[in-house]
Amino acid sequence: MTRTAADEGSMGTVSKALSLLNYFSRQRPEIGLSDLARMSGMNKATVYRHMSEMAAQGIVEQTQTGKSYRLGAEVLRLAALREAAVPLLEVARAQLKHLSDETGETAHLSIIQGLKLNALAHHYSTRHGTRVTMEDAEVLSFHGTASGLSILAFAAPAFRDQVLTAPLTAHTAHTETNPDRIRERLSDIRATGFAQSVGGFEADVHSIATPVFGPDALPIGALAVAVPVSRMTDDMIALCQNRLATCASDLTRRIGGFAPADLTFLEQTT
Amino acid sequence: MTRTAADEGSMGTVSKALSLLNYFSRQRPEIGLSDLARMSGMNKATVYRHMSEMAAQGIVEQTQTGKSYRLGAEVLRLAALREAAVPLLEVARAQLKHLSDETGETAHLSIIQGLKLNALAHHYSTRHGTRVTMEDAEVLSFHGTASGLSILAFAAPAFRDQVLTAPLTAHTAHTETNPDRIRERLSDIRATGFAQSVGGFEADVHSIATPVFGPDALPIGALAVAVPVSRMTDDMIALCQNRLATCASDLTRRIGGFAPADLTFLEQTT
DNA sequence: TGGTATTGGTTCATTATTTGAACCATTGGT
DNA sequence: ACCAATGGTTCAAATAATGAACCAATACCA
Repeated sequence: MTRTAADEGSMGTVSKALSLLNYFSRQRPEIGLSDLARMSGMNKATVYRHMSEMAAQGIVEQTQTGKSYRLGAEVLRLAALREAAVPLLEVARAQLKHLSDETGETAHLSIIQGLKLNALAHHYSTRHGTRVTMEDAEVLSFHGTASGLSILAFAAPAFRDQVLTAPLTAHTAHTETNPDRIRERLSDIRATGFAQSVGGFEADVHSIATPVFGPDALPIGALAVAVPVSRMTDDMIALCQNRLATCASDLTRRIGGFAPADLTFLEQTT
Repeated sequence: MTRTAADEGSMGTVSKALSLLNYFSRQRPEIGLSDLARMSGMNKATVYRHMSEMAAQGIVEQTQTGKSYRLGAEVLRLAALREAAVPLLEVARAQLKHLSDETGETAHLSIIQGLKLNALAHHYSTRHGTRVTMEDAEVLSFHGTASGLSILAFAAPAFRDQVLTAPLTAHTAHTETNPDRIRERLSDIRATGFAQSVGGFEADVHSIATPVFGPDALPIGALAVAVPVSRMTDDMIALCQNRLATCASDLTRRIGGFAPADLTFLEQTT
């Protein structure tokens, strides 16, 4: 019995239709009807109707060849509206610029969406010829990235368990996939406020991250600096942590969030 | 018999749910359950279920007070993905910067979504102390703005008729609301490629616009320059048209679109 | 303080909708 | 010329959406 990614059981029609959007990715920005039906495990006719309805609302649209579907222009309007209501990205982009300017490295922001972690914005520094490159709207793993680990460390236990009991894929040879050992690392991260990942998601990348908190003092995402391992030093680590602390606390504050009471470094920033 | 804005008849469940998103606006970024039910004319229970399902998918979310709904973070991811597939905004923002730098005035981009026209991006110039200000994600009218008129001029007749047979609201004392006189203006616009609007949408604003075309040689939106009437001169009009022509044709080309064959000015740009 | 109106949320029988197997018409490959 | 895909459509059977009434909790107002 084949069970599909989006567990179709006991979802309403609307959820099922919207869940089709999850199959669009940076790697696969356009999907044909039959493919989409196969991927989702839904009936072709059902997928057709769902996509037609979403197309009528502008959420998706069809390629000029009339064949495959892709995300529609309406999502741009919705995103602009969301930004107007909760100016997360606007504020974040400024912080990312600071962060990359001051560290000379790539800074990026990822936020939690459901049980996924999405890279949403980044900023490069021009100081060095080489840099870590990022793609927005990329799906990150919680266990394999500094951002994800920093979030898990401060997330609600239920959420943490949900993520860590699922199968953990190894992105590189250095990815830690043992849930128990990950839990140990989370304690350290809770103590310092920072997570580090050396080659855990992409080889030769050393990332340092710290969470951004929402109104309920739970993480909504994370700010991170990604440095080529060859360029990482102890001084650099200290610098990154210092700048991350100020930027993240600032971002948390400006989106109306609060850091948890037991996280101390946020106040002692100059 | 009260008929609601989104004509609920003969829409599928998915469309009805998604149509709820249309009630969110810059003026009203958060809406409570009862209000939303009233606005849409749907049953409260129905609205509740729709919103719950969309919330489960991250499309909307509830305010921390647990009361009203607003657009969710998922739309940001979708928008980033759309941008990756069709980098309209990325390309457009560069053009807007050129346009505002070269004219010293406010430049903006709007695109068609269904039967609405949405302002999606803008760029200010710092040359003058006063400038026309814009808000992204604002709904514009077709008949009252230069952008809208330029689009109507080159749109498919069916679309044009659909827009012009609907009631046309007057935004200012100078808004032309007579369909026949509007049609006359459209001929001129077709001849030159540019639309102008003096105080038609906002008083004291003189806008010049030209369409941006999609792959089917039909307009998908418009580029415009908005100038305070006090600063508008004949030379300025010439400059705006000149720069608009190059920027719009460039933008059209870079998003894989084509200008209609009978629009000549696009080729003669230097 | 007490009473009223409104809020978000829930229930359950009725009803209208979605659903899926089979079916076209076209396209693309070999 | 064939075969295997594709996007799209149909119609009876099955499932899901619907809406009036109903809560509990909060806001309001005198």
